[in-house]
Amino acid sequence: MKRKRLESGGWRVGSVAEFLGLSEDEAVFVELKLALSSELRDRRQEQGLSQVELAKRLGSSQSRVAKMEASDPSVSVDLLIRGLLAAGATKNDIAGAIVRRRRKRSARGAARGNFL
Amino acid sequence: MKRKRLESGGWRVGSVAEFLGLSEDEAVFVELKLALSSELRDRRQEQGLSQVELAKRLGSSQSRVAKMEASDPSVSVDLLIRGLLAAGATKNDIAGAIVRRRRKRSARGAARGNFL
DNA sequence: TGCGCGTATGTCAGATAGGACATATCAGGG
DNA sequence: CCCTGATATGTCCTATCTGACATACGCGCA
Repeated sequence: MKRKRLESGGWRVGSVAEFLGLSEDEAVFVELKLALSSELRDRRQEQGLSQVELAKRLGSSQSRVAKMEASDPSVSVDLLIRGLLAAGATKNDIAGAIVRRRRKRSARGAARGNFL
Repeated sequence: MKRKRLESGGWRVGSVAEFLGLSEDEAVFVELKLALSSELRDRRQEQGLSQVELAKRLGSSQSRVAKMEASDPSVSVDLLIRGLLAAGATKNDIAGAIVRRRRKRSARGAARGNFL
């Protein structure tokens, strides 16, 4: 497959985190934040909420919600979790988001009603 | 049971969070932190690590590790998660700790090797 | 009693996160 | 073309977090 070909060509293939030279733990930590971010976006959109509305529930601002969903470095896991709870997620939902293997967004997925 | 008797006596019975008058989301959030804290302590002890040793791995100090395990308000979820990763936990372990229903420490549990 | 080890607690200066605001981009109407 | 609503991006100032340090506590041991 593609990975093999690239590696035999002298490339190291891996996650963004690896590329940036992060330790294993740091890599997992970043993955985790990414998972929470995208779960937040999905949930918010499923609820038909705008960033402004979610921000209000959270007692925060639209720009911060945007940063949360973009996994901006200035956003903590704490805030992401509070955001998820404000978006109606339960502890189980959060745990699920952490564990769930993320895959590229498929046309099928989009058609299934995600993405608005 | 005891709960019934207390309630009929005019007491409202519930979690510490409820007692403090926190919102539902805030309550879930502190539960979550408590879950991570105690998972951290358990893991560290299972690994036979002292707080000092874990602190070194984390690039932190013994006092902060103590606060993490005590779920001190000055400790963020971010730090707890980094601590767990440093203590060898995986994403699955973390998700598990979040979901797991916590129960009082039983004599059986202690005898099974926890608590050193 | 004194000592060593592990843990708990309080404090504080420096680092980081977060709310607020301004501004930019983009998609639909009209 | 100009609105309007939704989202993105950058900056500022303050609030919170964090590592470090000092100190206290508890316990086993000699």
